[in-house]
Amino acid sequence: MSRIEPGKRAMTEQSYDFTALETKWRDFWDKHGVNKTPHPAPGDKTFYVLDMFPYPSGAGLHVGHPVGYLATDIVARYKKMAGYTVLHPMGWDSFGLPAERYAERTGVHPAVSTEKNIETYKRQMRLLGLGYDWSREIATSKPDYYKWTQFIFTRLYNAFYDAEAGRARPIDALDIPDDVKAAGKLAVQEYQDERRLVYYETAPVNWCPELGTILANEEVFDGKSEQGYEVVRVPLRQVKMRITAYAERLIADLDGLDWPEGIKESQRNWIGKSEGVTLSFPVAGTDHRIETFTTRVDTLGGVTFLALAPEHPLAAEFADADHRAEVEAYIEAAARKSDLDRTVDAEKTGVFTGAEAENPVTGKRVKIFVADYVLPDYGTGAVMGVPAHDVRDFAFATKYRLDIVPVIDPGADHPDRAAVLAGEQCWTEDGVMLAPPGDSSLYQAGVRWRDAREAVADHLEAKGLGHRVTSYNLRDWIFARQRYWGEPIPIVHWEDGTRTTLPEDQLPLTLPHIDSYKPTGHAESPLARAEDWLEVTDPQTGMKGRRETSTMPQWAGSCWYYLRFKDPRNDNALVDPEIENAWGSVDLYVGGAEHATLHLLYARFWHKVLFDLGFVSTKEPFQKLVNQGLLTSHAFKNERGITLPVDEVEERAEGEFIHTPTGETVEKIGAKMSKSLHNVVTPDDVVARFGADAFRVHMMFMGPVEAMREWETDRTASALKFLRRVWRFVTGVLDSPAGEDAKTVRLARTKLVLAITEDLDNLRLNTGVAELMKFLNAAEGEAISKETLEVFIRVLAPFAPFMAEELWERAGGQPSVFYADWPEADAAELEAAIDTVEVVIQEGGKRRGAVELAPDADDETLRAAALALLDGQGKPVTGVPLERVIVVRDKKTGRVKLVNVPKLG
RNA sequence: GCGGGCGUGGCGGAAUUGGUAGACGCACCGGACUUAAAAUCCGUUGGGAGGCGACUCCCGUGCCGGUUCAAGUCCGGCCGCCCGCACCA
Repeated sequence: MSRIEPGKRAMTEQSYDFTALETKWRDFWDKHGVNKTPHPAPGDKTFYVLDMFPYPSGAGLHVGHPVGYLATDIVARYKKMAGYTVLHPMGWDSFGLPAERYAERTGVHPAVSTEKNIETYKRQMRLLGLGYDWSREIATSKPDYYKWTQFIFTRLYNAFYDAEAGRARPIDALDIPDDVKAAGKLAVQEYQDERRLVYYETAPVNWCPELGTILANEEVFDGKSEQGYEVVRVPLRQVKMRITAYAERLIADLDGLDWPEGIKESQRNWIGKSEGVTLSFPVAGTDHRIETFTTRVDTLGGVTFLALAPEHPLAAEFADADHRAEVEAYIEAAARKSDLDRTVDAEKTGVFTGAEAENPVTGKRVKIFVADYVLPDYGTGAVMGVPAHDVRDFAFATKYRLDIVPVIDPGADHPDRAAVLAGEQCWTEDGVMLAPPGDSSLYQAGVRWRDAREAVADHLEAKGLGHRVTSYNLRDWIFARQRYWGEPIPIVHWEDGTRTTLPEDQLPLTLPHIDSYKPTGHAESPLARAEDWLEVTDPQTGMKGRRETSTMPQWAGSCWYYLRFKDPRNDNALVDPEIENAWGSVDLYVGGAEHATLHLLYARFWHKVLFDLGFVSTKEPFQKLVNQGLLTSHAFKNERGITLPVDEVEERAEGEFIHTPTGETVEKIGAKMSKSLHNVVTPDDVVARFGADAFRVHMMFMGPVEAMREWETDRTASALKFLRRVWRFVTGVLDSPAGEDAKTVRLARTKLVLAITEDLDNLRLNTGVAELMKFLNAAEGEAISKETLEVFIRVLAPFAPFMAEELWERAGGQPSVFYADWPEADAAELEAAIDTVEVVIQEGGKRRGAVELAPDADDETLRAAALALLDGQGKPVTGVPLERVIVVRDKKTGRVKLVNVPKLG
């Protein structure tokens, strides 16, 4: 007999000590490899559920991160019990700027700080009971992983898009015209480079000389860096990926995906497909022609000027002596502007070049301008100005007093008609054509503009003056970064001007050690300092070469990581084709919506290339996508709208908050968790107070996974309260189980299993928790069989895995509970057990009462019962046509639900 | 400007293809147990009116209208909020 020491609380069989219990089962799972997933065997039902893997930051996880991780964990555990072979891995998107900045300041190698951060993340994930198969862990910054990132890069580099076949093919399959061959190997290289999926191009970037680095558009404000240093747009030679070749397929294949409509729409928008016509305007007095792109070729008659982007190759070409200096100054000034300064709100500006172009249809001469509202990389970088029917052209024409010539009539009864026809107002809506200027055979006055558009396009194509094209907003992907902590780009530039990728057997090309992570001060990454690494000599020919110093962008590793998880230790292939095929696409992918047009687009692009090159068996990587909602914390706001940290505010009275330093009354608001607001909550804190199971249950019960919500740690107490009830309930029944269930319990159990299974299949985890609570409400204090108890423990298990394991073991089950089968329930059995149901009687849709009847009562009985009830309430029921009395039965079960009588009297 | 989403009690949120609005929980209030507190348990709670009473009636899902035997759900028009993308010719 054990003796309880004075002052110590008795640790009875009945107490729920979550800390000890959760420690026990964490160790058990690790020791017995419970979460390990084998390669699928033939005939296995497979399920691949994936989280967007995190960048392991120094701060560790806060409570917002696991929203998605918990949802996928619950689904993975459920699917496993339901008989699927489940892949549910985790890894690290571990290349990135924060680790490099940290290294700049401290000299600590990014690999070292990253490794430490990963340990923290793993410890926290283990704490929460996330059942990842850690034997499949990968990190994008490790050579055995980025070897294959580099491998894929070289395959993309050595491929071209065969527009006729509609797919990528190896560059060797590209036919080289004889004249190109004859011109030598550099000519051949140039010919291939124009078609490769990876290519070099000189493109304008935001270059900050003071910081010695390129900045993203988002990092440039009013032409200055965040620190106030000047930023210029300079053309730099960049590695790019030809994602635009896949624009059409990236749009088309969205249709088959089970993704949130908003994300699909974002991608469609980003790719920005539009159908139009390119046509060329001859420049008067020269041999040049200016190509323009328009979606509204019907307005060709209204062209009163042409405008070229400052970056247009011909922008400075036509300026005559009087205008040259002004044009060059304008182009120079435009180059200094950031994209931000050239946005919508900015005033339209431009300069006249002194040259004129001729309208190919009307023969009319129009002035040629250079204007920075014209984007260099959309369409042809030149627009035909139609001020009467385009708001931007209208603003420009008004400013420079150019003609405004309407060609579309708003319609006889439109109030703005006179102003539009007088050229005083811009008209962009529907209308019919005015008589065509010049060639009157083009179209008739009065035809709809859409018809005129086709007629003019036909005419231009027939005359060879233009052709229909599809244009996209999507730009090719600038793939080079001047940073250290990324995958080295495995390209060597040889002294004879040729360029090759590293042979695949020499991969990985690992990062060299360098002495300083600081920027180089010119447009090269710190890798340029590693001279031993940089300079190479071909052992066969003795030719010298220099490695590419740029590294890949952070998105590279995440473009294919979901494939590597299938076969993470394979040294001979990025993934074994059979294993790749056995798992197929990711069945459920959960992560934040911020990746809509970044990671999710890039990964789809790489996947399609890999599909074309025969590495994967599916067209798309992620079949179903769910965006988890943002979890916010709170902060306070004073009357001037300033956000204040939580630890500077006290609650004086109920709902009354005082800012301690100033004494002012402040308002409680929802706010993102951030260091500066001191409102970051870590899962460690919550688990220590309430346990991991309570954290899981509470987080899932808060609301739908997709919804945004506000975190309040104290509220976790209600989940703990529920779990304590579960504990008392189950241990109580185990002490004295009934031989048979009470009838209500038997029904409640069947309902529970049916409902929770459906909820899990549809990722409705909040109502799933509610089902567990409902069952408990129904079953407490009733006679419960051991069998029913075991059913309950099993459906509890995905949500509260630690407690479920413990209870399962105490109930005599063989651990782990996750080896047990998911319980089944028979809906028909449930129906058969129901003797009577409450039938609601309505009059005109309003509830008037209810009667107890057999679930399969016939219409006649039901109608009579309804009328009898209403008659009893003194309603005039005589003469009600029976066919207008509606009987409603449950569509699934056939059980009668309600009877509606039309409004009486 | 364009696109996507959302408006339900004091709060988080439930409500199959239209069929009992407010499941489940939080908070509040009342009660039980306790010397007391904590914990636990029981009960009440959308608003209003009536009845001693188990109850009855009216109103109610952002606003206005429509379709229907029946509307939170469908249709049309507004209002408000959130999130993307934005000189894309």
